[in-house]
Amino acid sequence: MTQAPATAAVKVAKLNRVERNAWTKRKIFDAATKVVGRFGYAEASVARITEEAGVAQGTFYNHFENRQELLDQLLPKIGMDMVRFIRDRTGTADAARQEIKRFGAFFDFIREVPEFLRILNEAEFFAPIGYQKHLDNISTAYVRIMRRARHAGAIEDFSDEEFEAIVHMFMGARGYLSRRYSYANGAVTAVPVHVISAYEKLITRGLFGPRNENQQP
Amino acid sequence: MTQAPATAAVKVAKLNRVERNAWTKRKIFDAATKVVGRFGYAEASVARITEEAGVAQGTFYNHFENRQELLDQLLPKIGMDMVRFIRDRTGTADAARQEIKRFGAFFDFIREVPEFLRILNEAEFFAPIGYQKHLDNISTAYVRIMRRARHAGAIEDFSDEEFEAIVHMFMGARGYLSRRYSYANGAVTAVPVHVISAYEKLITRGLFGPRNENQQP
Amino acid sequence: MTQAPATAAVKVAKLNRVERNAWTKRKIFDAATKVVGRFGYAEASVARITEEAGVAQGTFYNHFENRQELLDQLLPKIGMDMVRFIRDRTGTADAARQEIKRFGAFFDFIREVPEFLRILNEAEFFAPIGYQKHLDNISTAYVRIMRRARHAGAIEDFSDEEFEAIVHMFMGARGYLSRRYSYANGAVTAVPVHVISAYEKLITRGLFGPRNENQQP
Amino acid sequence: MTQAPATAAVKVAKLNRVERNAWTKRKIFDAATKVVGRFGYAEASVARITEEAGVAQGTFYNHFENRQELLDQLLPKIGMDMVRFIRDRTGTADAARQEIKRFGAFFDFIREVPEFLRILNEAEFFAPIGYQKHLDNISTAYVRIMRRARHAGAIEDFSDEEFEAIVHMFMGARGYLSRRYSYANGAVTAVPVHVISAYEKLITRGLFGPRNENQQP
DNA sequence: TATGAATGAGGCTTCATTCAT
DNA sequence: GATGAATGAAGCCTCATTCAT
Repeated sequence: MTQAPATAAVKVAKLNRVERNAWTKRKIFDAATKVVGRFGYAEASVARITEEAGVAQGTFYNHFENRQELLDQLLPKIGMDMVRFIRDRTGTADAARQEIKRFGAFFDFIREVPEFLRILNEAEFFAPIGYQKHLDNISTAYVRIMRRARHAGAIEDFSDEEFEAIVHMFMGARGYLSRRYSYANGAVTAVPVHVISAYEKLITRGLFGPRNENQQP
Repeated sequence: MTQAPATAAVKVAKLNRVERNAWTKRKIFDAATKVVGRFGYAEASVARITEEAGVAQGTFYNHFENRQELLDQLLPKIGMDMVRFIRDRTGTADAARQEIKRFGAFFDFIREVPEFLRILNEAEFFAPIGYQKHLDNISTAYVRIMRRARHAGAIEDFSDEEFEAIVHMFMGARGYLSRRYSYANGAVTAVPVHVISAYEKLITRGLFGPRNENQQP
Repeated sequence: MTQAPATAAVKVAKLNRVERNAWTKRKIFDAATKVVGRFGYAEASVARITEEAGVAQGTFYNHFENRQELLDQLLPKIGMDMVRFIRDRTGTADAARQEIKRFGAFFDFIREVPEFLRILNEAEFFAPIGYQKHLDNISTAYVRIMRRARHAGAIEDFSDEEFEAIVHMFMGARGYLSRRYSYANGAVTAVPVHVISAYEKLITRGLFGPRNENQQP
Repeated sequence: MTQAPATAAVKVAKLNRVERNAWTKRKIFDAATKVVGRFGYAEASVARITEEAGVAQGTFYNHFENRQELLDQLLPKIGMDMVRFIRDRTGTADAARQEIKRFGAFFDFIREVPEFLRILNEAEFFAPIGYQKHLDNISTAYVRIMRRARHAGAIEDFSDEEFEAIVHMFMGARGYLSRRYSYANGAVTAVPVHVISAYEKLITRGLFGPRNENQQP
């Protein structure tokens, strides 16, 4: 989805210098995506990446300062693909229903881009800069959505700071669930319905539901 | 808390062969806990661990098959310490209140055993076997608690499978929150109150609250 | 002094092909002088030199066979600048006084062209061909001076071969002294007076002084 | 001379752990001496040194922190061998004669330990720490000798500071001469007599000779 | 002639593991 | 059981040089 990978058949012969340059960088980037998705960051040596890309090891350093720089670009890039993907299928229903849609779309995206899961999960330790960038991207967008829902009356009683915490909980929850349920023996599979339903209940009542009567002040 | 470290003053001279053996193994284990807590799994080389333990590198392999085996034992061990710690301060209030207590106790434990955070967070990628073991330990215990709450009428409308999903969401949320809020510049700090309050609202309404009226069938 | 660097404002637009060619070569040469002077031969990569010169790496090989060829041209070129510089301020005093002047002028030159010191000192190992060329240039000129002094009666009792040895001693002494005294914390500074006076005594007595009476036959 | 190289036939089997350790370190050290002597510091890669020593590359790092550390030990070590060598053949003649002896012994040492020349000459740029250490060793000892000669009345009219400068001139002169005359096509040869005689005249008159009458005040 | 991406050999260093003492 | 030196594979990166445009 999102973009045709650089490795698709392309008339290479026709490219000028600038294009060839971009094309090579793209080859390396795509190769890294594949390699990290398959083996994890730790096993994503420059040798492996360049071999997958079909270029010499030295070529790598014409396009990236060092190995880490590339690794740190991986997640933000794919993360933005994900944001677009989810946005495209959120629809216009009420806020609660939209959030459920988003939750589902997240898991759909994982199936579309199976590399994403590892790239996301391991990033915290192997690509911390990219991870932080991604987190900022996501949580900013997410908090904005929540504030709109609050403004529209769909959410009561949560402050902005609490939104931020909630967003982190959601991201954490998704991560855990995806790891637990989506990795069936290597391949990525659909998330069971009971996971969706559990999330739905928790969210609709907990976030979008009415203020709890018997809650202490 | 939990257990006196092996490095406490002990009459080494008086130990018999079996005890000396256990004592050495314990020294290595404790050293690994410290090293991983401070530097992470990736930097926890056998050389560093044995140096911290004050034994020779070769000694390591008299007690552990290989490096990975030790790393995989770290989390399950400390994880059980955590379970005990949390259980001890859960109290006997109503189910919802207990869950809030547990949430708080989790963050208290992190402050008591600062190594825990890294050992837990990185385990998924550096000690996957130990991580799985830990997850099983925790989720089993957690689901049992929820089932009891349901049986006592505090939770309605969640199936066993949904409980398992909920538990993963909780664990994921805690993990994210701890990473986001507990690591202030290296030291481990308290979690802000708005995080607690957001969690409380989400849980009490979402999990322990009444069935939502206007929810679709 | 010596020559205007190529980077001075020049009407590039007006140059014909031959001139443009020479101009580019000169830019590279000057850049190499700067780079070697600042970082030493070892750090003077083609990439660094061409960057300093503001041309592409490939351009380098249109003007020099390879990196070494350029490096080997550096010292002989600046060395000749030095010879002219020293000759210009030697004056017409008696031979001994002239030699002292030369000694001082050497250190003056170092201050005028601060790159010279590194280019000279490291050349022996990084640009041996250029070094040899420089040595030949210098010692030929120097020996000629001595022979003239002997012919004028200012020096007694030294053969031509001994002159050559003496010249090498002088060059070695200057090199050592310049390294020891001229490089004060990075910048090039003046040589202390006691160095000058020591040299003066050694030379005036040893070389230009009378034959020693109590010397064995 | 000096010490039997580690590679001499030795009953390796009989060595205990400590001795084996020292023996291995010595093998590496000696190999480095040979390699640097033959190819220079720049070509003295760890791979080459360990191959020459007959050990694995990793072994190197059990004995030296890194490549540079070893390189910086080379010169001071051999330099001290040289000092002993020269001292042993200086004799008890008068100060001037002793200095001539020292000059000759220096060149004898070069013939005994042909690696010395390159190790010394290149050290300034490739092993600056070792070079400085060596310089300090030598000049301290040398200045002490001169002060004794002055005290004994053999030298007049030189201050301590001037001695230091003189010593540097001597060292520089020897270096230059050795490079010029001792390296005949790769092999190390004897220094021609005219070099010795030139030095002798310069020194006996310049340093040990009487105060020059017609010298300006 | 100028360009600058591509190449690939080679350098230094780390580290889990083995094994003789 | 304890020791710690030895091993060698593997990783990251640099850089002179080539060559198609």
